[in-house]
Amino acid sequence: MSKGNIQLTLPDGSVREFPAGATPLEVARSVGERLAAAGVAGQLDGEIVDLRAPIGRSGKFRVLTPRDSEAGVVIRHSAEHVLADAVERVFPGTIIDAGRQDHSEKFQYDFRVDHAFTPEDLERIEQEMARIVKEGKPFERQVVSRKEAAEIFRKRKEEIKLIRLEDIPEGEDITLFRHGDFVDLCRGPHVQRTDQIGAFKLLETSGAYFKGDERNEMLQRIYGTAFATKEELDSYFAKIEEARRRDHRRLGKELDLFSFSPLAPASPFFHPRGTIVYNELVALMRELYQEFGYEEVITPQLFDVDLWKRSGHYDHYRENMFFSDVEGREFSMKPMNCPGHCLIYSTHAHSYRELPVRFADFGRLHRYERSGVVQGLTRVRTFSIDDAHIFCTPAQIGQEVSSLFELMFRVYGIFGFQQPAIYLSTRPEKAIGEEALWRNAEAQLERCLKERGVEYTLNPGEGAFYGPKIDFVVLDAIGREWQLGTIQLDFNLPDRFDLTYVGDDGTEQRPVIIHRAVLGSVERFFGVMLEHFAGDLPLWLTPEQARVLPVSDRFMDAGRAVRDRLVQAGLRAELDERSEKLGAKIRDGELAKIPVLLVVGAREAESGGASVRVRHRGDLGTKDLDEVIATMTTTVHKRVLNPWPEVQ
RNA sequence: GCCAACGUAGCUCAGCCGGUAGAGCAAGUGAUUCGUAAUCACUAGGUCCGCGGUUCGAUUCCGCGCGUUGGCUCCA
Repeated sequence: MSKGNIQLTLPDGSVREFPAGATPLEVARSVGERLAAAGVAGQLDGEIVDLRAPIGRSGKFRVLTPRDSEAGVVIRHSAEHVLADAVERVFPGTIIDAGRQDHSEKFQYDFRVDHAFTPEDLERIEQEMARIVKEGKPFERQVVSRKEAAEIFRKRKEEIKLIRLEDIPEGEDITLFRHGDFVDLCRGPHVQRTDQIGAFKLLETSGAYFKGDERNEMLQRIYGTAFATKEELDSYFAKIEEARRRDHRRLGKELDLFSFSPLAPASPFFHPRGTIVYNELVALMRELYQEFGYEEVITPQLFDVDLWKRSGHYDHYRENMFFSDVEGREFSMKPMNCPGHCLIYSTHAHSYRELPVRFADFGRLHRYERSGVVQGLTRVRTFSIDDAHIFCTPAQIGQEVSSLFELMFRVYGIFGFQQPAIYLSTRPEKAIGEEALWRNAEAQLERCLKERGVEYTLNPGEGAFYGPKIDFVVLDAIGREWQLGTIQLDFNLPDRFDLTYVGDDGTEQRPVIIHRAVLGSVERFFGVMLEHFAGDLPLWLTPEQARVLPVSDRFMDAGRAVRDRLVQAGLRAELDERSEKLGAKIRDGELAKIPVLLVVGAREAESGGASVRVRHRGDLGTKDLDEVIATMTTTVHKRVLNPWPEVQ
């Protein structure tokens, strides 16, 4: 390789040499004019680069065209600029801030305008964008000095850009991208021409704090999405529609599981059916607690604030707590169970021989959440957690965390969640306890993760105020992420409550507390699980496991006998006593997502069986009642996902 | 908390430019006695979220409050 040249390995495996500073566009041209014309960006060792940005080093290189899925990022990023351009044209005098593309398939741009964007405005802006796209204006990349950039934005009266310019660290290249008369401070990469933005749509407007800080002014944000093709755009909306179909708030109402009242904002009411589901979730955890050595406790709802002062919640969590004054004494609803468990622990002396002590608690918690943040079951003001606190010796942390991993994977497997992603969160700014304690706790968790050989991602500064944590994030049936389980190490609370145990040398030692939850909030899990299953709950969890449908009133007694036998076998079965035709009963049973419908008519009344119709499977024919009961009870007890497995 | 939209029968929704409301489903009653996703008829059901204001008159326009939704910020 001659001096000053770079070597690029192309997708076909060939290696070509180019002068350093050659642009991806030039590389593309050397492959073929058609590739060069179709290209939207380059990719060097996985990193997406602008077609006009000089390549500074050797590596694996390819040209991205609209057919590559990675092209979407570039297209959306370019659509941002077109959006800003269109807004400036439709609303002259608008001060633009900056665009961004979040990790989803949306892009956004923030504006300072004196009037609020309406849906009609969005339509006008969209039309203007369509015009700009159609014009096929080339994007131009330009590297400028700080002074030049400042000059340009000053002239354009883009005051926010000047602030953004100052935020660019000294020594970094300042690049501008232009298309037509529009110019923006931007790193890129961008498509070559605006008409490479194949399909786009503006979605919604919202307020957004400047630089994401609520002390700053609020700008107006417009969200949109863009893809290379109309088909991709359509499938984006299909995905949104699917999520809407699964929305737990809609399902909760349709299946009569829970509701909300304005008289108790953000506080769910679980109806009889929802309560069955809720209790099954709790029962699952109770069953596993037996196996994993937990002891359940029940603790008070309301505590003197002295408790919270002692635990540190009063100083660090007060803005999330509900208070009440009684007899001139200040009380607070508990937002967490841990201090109560510390009080139980300290009711008697402990020996190292009895540790670990594991207190489980499904106690109801109340946390004040700002009115704008609450949402369905996933963000509420009262909930319970499958909460437990493990009091152990420092030496036991490893084995406890290890056993927790086993518990977590067991539970998530029961629901068919994918292998969870794991995050390690470290000391936040607002934390209690000495730096050294924190470092020790973080190191211990890290060691546990390494010893297990699990992959994890570091989340610096995201820990709880009392200790670092490991979070478990699962993917649901349509690929969305949900944070469920958590393991939090706490060296602070034992200190604050002066908890001790007697070590094998007879001296007083300080235990460690591990806060942990598997489902997390039962309410949130309920919502997540409901969406994951799209309302089709597994047999063990569903409120009505079977519904008996007499073909006509004449077979009501036969139907009742079938229902009674199922109920005696411990199944949740009901009888459709309405004087409806079979078709209507089946339709209503299906709409209620009942897994097993049992039809009873002349034939069945004769033989004593029932005709079995399984959801998503259809009519399985007449079966003996003993077989129906055996299949169903086994499926329930084993918590099998499939409501009617052929082979048990 | 902040920005915006929305709030009409149990549910889903219609209701133009201000003249006190309508559909489908659900519910009730009656008829029908039916074999794998909707039988027919009739009946009842409304502080049009609440409170103020403008107006001869407000579900409709304006203000405030409450709630919900989508974002921002925050979070189990």
